[in-house]
Amino acid sequence: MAKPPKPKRITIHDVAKDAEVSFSAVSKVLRNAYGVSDSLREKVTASIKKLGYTPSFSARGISGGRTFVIGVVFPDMRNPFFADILAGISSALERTTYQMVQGIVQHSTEGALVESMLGMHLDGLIIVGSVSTADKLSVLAAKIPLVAIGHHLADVTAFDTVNNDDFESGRLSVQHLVEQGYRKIGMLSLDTRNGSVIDQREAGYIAAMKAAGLTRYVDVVRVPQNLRQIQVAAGHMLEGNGKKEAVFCWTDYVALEVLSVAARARASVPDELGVVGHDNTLYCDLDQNALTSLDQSGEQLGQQATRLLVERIEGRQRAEHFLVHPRLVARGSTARISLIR
Amino acid sequence: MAKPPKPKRITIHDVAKDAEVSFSAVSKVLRNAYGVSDSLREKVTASIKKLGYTPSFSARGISGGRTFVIGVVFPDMRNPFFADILAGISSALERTTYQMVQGIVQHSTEGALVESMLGMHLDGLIIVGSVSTADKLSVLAAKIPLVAIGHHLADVTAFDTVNNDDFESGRLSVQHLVEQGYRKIGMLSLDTRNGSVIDQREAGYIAAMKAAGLTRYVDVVRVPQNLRQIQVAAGHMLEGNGKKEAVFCWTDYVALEVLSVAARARASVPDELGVVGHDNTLYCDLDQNALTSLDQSGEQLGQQATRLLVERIEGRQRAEHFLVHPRLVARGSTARISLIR
DNA sequence: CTGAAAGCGCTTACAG
DNA sequence: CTGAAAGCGCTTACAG
Repeated sequence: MAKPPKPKRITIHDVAKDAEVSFSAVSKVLRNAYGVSDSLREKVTASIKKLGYTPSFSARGISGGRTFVIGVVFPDMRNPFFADILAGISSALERTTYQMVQGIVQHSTEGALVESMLGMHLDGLIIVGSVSTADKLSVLAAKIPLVAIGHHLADVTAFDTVNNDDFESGRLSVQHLVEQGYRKIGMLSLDTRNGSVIDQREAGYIAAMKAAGLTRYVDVVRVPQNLRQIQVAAGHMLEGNGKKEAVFCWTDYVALEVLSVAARARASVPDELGVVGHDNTLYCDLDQNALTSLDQSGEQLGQQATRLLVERIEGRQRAEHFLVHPRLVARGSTARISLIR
Repeated sequence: MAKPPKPKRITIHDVAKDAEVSFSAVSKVLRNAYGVSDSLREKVTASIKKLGYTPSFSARGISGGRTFVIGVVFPDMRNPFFADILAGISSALERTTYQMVQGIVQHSTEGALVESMLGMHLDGLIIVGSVSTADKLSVLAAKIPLVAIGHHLADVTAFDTVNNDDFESGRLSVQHLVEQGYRKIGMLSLDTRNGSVIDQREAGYIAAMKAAGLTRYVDVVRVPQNLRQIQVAAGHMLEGNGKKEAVFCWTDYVALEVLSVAARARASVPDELGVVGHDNTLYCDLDQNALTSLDQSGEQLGQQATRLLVERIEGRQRAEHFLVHPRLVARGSTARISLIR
């Protein structure tokens, strides 16, 4: 157990000595501050590379400068759709000097997670699918540059948002189902309101039903994220006087459960029941599912959010709100008329 | 755009003033250092609560003390099994003063991610499904307390490991399939070796095949994590002279692809083909899959890893290696004989 | 354009 | 058991 000889960290001073300049000159090069001659910059850059220097995150944090690390907060890890968002953020970050750490909401509340990330002096935060109110997020945004993904708040001025056009998602779903000959179309929605993503989908669904002259069939069933309750609700859609011809589900996993309940009940999909999911996750493509779903391009959401966040960190004050257009990917679960396979 | 009046941070000095003690006394209470009287501790604790003080992560990092933050590195975000591990870590952490940040390997290499986390002065690292060699991990372990999940290295002394008994996984799969009357049992494995998790599963499969007198049917097909290639390999198992009666897949997602290919080929599961997955992810339970799978209790893996890491941070030097026992969860995909539904 | 000084909020020895 | 001093590696004004 001989103690290692303590691998002395390479600091800004070492670089300065090697480059034969003052250590504050090095700091300036690092921060891309102005007032640095090209020759100075070259010398310093060469020494940094030569010595393999990396700035200390902690030192930067404590002295009030940027840490060049941003945080990304996810509501959970189970929806593979979030991996797409992460991929988008990650690829957008590659072109910058920023790095990222992730936080995933588990037992603890979103607030506690965010609080602990605030303590780390990150330069900015991307929050995905937040359940906080706009007011709470605005308070947060006063402390740290913030971009929310999946939180429709066009009138918010304290932070940026990036969203799928969820109204359009609802509309496209109904339109497609109607084209396929379904009429009694229900929606399996979520009972927790979070920044109106779900509201928008519901609104789009309702508007499209009305436009199609199907107002009398409008039925939004709101269920919590609980397996048992999803199954019960799905069961109700298969029989009794609430029986549907098709169901639009707020997320793929719920749609897969509907398929499961239908399989158990020996109800044939798509003939007896059409099913549409949301997010176009990788399970949709499996033949046993062949689930029609809405693709909201997580990658694009992530990329745009990153772009906006970096702009904000670097000074932009005015809020921007970016909207991504969803695309319906038709598969067997709604192929009642056409020959889609 | 009036600048906010800069919300001065509450520091250890403020606490000291409020509690009427020296500021180093506060530091000691914070670090649970010895040489603190009960009355001192009480006064300080009261002031901390009263002022809502939280220690600065950066200041702790820079002054060489603990930051009380650990890092968790995941190879990707798509396998829902990782969420179970995270839940285990998270729940174990609740009983401690440590927090965590996550890093998920995306475009960047595992090495780059770990490097950037090292720069953050974290107190320890849990690395899940690492693709690094034992040597590289040992080098890393010299810099930071380390626990590896999913990296079988019983003779490693520089860090701890927590693993599922993957040999047993392979054995249980074969044993179950044989009981169900399958004989020509193939294995769909992964072509990238990472710390022998897959090796162990293969070894268990082979050993059990031999023990069952099925040596002549042993067939391990190694495929990369690429959809197209998985499908092709699955196709080969359904027809031709390599035709199998059952397939043991190294992970659920591959097994779901096998079910998909079988569905497309109108091969009936479980009669014509038995399928076993691994990880018992939430999709196994869906009726359209009804996938028999091995449960390696991600939650337990996460909890044990956390326990070991905290022990290590707090001084343990001797390596420990913890093994979790897998459990086969039988479902319809292998229900050829029995009445399992 | 370049450099020396002060300070960020802690921890770690070291004195009392 | 308690306290004053030095220092961690940077950034931010401020002088030259």
